[in-house]
Amino acid sequence: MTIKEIAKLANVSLGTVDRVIHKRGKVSKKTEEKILAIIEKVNYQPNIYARGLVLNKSYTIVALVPSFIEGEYWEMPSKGIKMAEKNLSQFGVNLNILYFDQNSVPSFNEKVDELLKLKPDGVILAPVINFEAVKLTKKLESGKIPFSLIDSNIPNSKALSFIGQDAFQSGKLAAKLLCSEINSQGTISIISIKNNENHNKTLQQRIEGFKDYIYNSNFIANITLIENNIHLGTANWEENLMQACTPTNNTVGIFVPSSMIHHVAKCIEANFDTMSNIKLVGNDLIANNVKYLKKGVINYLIGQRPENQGYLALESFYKHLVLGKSVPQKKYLPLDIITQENLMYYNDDVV
Amino acid sequence: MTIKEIAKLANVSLGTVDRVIHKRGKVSKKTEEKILAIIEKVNYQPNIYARGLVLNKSYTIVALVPSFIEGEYWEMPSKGIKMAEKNLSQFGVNLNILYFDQNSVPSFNEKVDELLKLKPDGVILAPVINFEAVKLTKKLESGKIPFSLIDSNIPNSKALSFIGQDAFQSGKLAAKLLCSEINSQGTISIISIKNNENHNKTLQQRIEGFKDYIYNSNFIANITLIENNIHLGTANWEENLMQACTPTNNTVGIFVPSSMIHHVAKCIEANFDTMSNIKLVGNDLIANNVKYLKKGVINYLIGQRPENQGYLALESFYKHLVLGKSVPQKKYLPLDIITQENLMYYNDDVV
DNA sequence: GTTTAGAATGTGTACGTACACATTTTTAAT
DNA sequence: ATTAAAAATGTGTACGTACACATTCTAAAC
Repeated sequence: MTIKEIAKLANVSLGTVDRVIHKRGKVSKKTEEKILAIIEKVNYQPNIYARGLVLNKSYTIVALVPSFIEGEYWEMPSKGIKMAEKNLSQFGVNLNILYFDQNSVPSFNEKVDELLKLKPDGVILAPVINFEAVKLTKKLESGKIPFSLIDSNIPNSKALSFIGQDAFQSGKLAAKLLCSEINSQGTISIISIKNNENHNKTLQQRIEGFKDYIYNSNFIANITLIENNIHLGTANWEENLMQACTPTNNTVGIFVPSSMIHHVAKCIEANFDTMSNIKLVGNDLIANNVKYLKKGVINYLIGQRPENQGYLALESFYKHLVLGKSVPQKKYLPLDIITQENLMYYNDDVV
Repeated sequence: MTIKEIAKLANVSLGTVDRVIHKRGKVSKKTEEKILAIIEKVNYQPNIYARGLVLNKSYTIVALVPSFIEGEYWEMPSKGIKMAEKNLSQFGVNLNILYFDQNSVPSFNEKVDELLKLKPDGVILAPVINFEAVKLTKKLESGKIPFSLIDSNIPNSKALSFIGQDAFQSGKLAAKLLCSEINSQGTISIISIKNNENHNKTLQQRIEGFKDYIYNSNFIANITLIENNIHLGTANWEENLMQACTPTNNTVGIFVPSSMIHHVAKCIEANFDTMSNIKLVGNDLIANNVKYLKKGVINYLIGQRPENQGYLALESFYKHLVLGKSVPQKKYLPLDIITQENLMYYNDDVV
């Protein structure tokens, strides 16, 4: 059923039907009612191909995410965003990715300027440098540019959507898995390894969740918790890490709330004769972590589908701008538990 | 980038480019190569709106899957297929779902007749009744009707795609989780619970994977394996099940390779004072299983994303028929490990 | 050097919609 | 009744592709 046929049925021209459909006015009440009745009756559905062809709008989406070197965590959200672009570019969604240095506020602001110059129809933002990110969201809001957040949220922001994970729950899950492996007794070391100076809410929440699980367990009396902080790149960080890994008393498990557990695994592997019974639980399926998971040095990794996060972020703009559909304001992706046994089917899992 | 622009770049007409793109021949080798090079270079993507408009085809896809009552496993693939239709109907993908009774070959064949009468452009098939399913695939092949398989595969069939899980690996994973929970010692009971008489390859493969893991472990000496079969609906099946659950010797763990572990959980719960330390690992996030996972009676469930399977099956036809893209011949979905701690984020996870 | 078949290439139209622009009809003021 | 303004309605073109049909070129046969 086409506009043409409706026009014929109503004894009017295409243009009149068109005006009614788009509520452009300039139609007498009588004809409007007649046409609406026919549209209703024949259940007219516009042909989305024809509509898409003639509208042929294209949208510029700019993604602002941390730069990375191969194999680092932030490669994965980028990968997902790019994959989404591959599928959605045919619908007029055009992507620009801008990378900033997590450790440099000037770098971030430089990219913000670039971003604004591009006059985007939508922005995907990883608010890693929280304070500056908030400033950007204010600017976007006042410029009526919609934005989606990935990885971590900015509460009370007017984001089109937030796509990430429940970090607190992720920590609880890590604790559960580690406790199961160590038979719920002994000393557990939480080692926070970071490569930048930003306040990292995600790490903090994972640690809180981890502690929460243990403090509310019925075997809390059998567990001792130790916490360590390592800053990659600082003087002696490797020695400090080695120290943190070395079994004190009765260390049986280590939890690293960032994607950096491979550094711990490397330590353990180097001293495998004395440390082989220490269980490791960490986050994120980056290549280095996967390597040690396969070797059995790391026991569990928790995945948060970062590629999927990126994919969904761009897709949210497609749904919003192209299809005119509503998108969920908040989306927590599943916390995947990865072991040697199910690792192989999590690798090409973007969509 | 349009055909017109490519034609201009190559100094030829639209028609010539068109012939190259559609491999209609009647183009000299030299120009063909030139055009292909340009297409490659500019990464030409056809405008799907224009294409859709001119082709204006609609496709009938028929899905043939087992019937179910609410909360049963087969509800989930159906849900996924329907969700995909919602998204894809606007592109001309029309869906017909036919439900057959898993326990009735005549019911299946009746639906096959119905299916063929619909003259589908594609078929989604759950080959639960293996022998009959194979016959159908032969018919479809000779009628040049493409088909996709979900849930379990028919090796050597000419399916457009198979979407399912690696059942053997799923069994291995189950064994790993159960052994971790029971500290790698004691008696494990494998209880096969079925509601039909079909030879179920998936169950068999899961059991084989389960055994494989244990037989190749270094703690095999500490484990005893017992196997039981329960047919729902037969006389005394409940008594038999109770018997199978009752701890003999030193039963510390139970594995159910089907989605029916909630029946076991019900038994355990009813005798929780004496059986609370028996660990349970099963498959599939159906409502009844989830209930006992939340209560802590079931320790781990392994998910295989059945909604996703259904979604991808219909999407594979969209990609094949509408977009003309190639689709992966085989797709194993991840084996999700579900516990109390990460359950909440696996529920709305269709796409 | 013509002729001619066949290969190679070019041209024109349709698909259904959106929107600018052109034309006709109605209404109100004189 | 005439005219101008406003309201209502009609017309034409573009979007990018697929495919039928028309035209031009090439090489072989005489």
